[in-house]
Amino acid sequence: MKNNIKVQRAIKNITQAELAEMIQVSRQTINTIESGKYVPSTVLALKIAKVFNVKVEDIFELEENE
Amino acid sequence: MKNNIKVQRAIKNITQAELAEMIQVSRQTINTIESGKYVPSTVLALKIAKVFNVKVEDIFELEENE
DNA sequence: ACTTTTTGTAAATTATACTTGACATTAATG
DNA sequence: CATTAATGTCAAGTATAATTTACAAAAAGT
Repeated sequence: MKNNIKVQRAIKNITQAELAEMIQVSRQTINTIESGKYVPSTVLALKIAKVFNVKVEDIFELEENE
Repeated sequence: MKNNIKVQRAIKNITQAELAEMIQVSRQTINTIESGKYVPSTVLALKIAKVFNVKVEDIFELEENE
């Protein structure tokens, strides 16, 4: 699954640490999600989308094989 | 986290087993997600939303404490 | 009433999300 | 160049998602 959290952060000028604090997770969680190391829960996806005022689909995208 | 999968299924007239097969998970996974027993991954949420031609936010909703 | 389909649930196991702490690397600033 | 901020990554542990098998209960159909 792809995501564009880095771009969304750049638009809002937010660091990984700041985003992490906003949605109450560790900075590493944001870092690993952003780098595609693992797929977040729907709760986190909804919270992240909420922070950026976009839909979940605007941030997370399924790949071909998924 | 709340969800309205049951309603979405009713609209499309799809059983839990059928939905499960469509997105390649077990029927129990659909059942437990639908009954709110656990929160699905974002991959599953995206797939479910795709089946019903709606956004993730149209199916899954954060609660107050989340 | 009987049969079949659908749904609910439980226990055990496996896979993976998430945390914490720590350190290395890179980017930005003085 | 030196310092600080930001990001990348690793390892170990905890929490929880997801699977399988199996059975019970409820709903729907004949």
